[in-house]
Amino acid sequence: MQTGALPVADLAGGLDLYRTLESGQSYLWRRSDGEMYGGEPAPEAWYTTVVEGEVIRVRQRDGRLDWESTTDAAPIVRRLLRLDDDLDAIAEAAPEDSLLQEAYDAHRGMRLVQDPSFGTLVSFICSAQMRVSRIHGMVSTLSREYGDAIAVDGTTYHAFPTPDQLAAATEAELRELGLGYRAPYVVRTAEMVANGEANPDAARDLEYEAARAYLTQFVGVGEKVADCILLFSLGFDEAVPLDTWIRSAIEEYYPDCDRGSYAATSAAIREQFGGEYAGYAQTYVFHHLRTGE
DNA sequence: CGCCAGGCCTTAC
DNA sequence: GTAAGGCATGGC
Repeated sequence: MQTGALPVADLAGGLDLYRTLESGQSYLWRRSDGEMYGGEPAPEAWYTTVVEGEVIRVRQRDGRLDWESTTDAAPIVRRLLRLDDDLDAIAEAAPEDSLLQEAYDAHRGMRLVQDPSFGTLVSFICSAQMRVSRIHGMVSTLSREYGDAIAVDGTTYHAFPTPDQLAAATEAELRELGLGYRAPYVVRTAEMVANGEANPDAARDLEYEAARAYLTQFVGVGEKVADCILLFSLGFDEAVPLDTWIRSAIEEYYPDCDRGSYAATSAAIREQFGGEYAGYAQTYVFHHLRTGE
């Protein structure tokens, strides 16, 4: 393992690794003690992921982000955790809005993630009508059952499966693993990517709403899941996924933004949340309301 | 026991 | 284009 440390104490807006990785944006990291979301914030815990065959572990301690990896992980960590985002500037540019300011103040240091697209695509197909801890459990199970096993220093890690690996699974197997009615969606979407029929990365080159429409061709991907993929993987910071928590926020705080259809309501709340970084605001409000913190 | 969880699909108008 | 109904599973 190579090791290193990134200084994060002086990053603009800081870093809160716990909130960044346990706020329901990414399901591709695992905490070393196996517990996530429910329990205590476990300061100084290690989180591990596998990206392009390389094991990457990170831990926040003493104003640094320590990393261990099978490769030089510094640039990868910087990209995955968006360490170059100026959180102070983003929070300051947000509208003068008591809910937004409250959410930003309560979770200072939480960053958006930029995860690999296929794992994000499948994670959020699994997310339909499911609690965040169970989504994470499903993604862990898929990695364990179908992903490459990588042994490093006596510990075995599992990559998220490739499209080919997941396309080789059957609906019955995935139902057996507890995916429920999402099982055929995952298999069919994996087949679409594996055979070249469509690729989530192709959405990067499109304008926002065209990109969202492109992603909805995948089985199990509606407008909400498409927005999550755009926001947490493909760099569309303006995407505002309309999940149950944001819908309740609209009902309570922004009733004028309810325009009936998903597209119209999403556009209205996107404007309400400041446009360019509306997705950042959405993620803070989601976490603020969901955790009650 | 019933209700709910980062919704989507199919069908009917 | 919009509105209903069905759908797996586990935690509370």
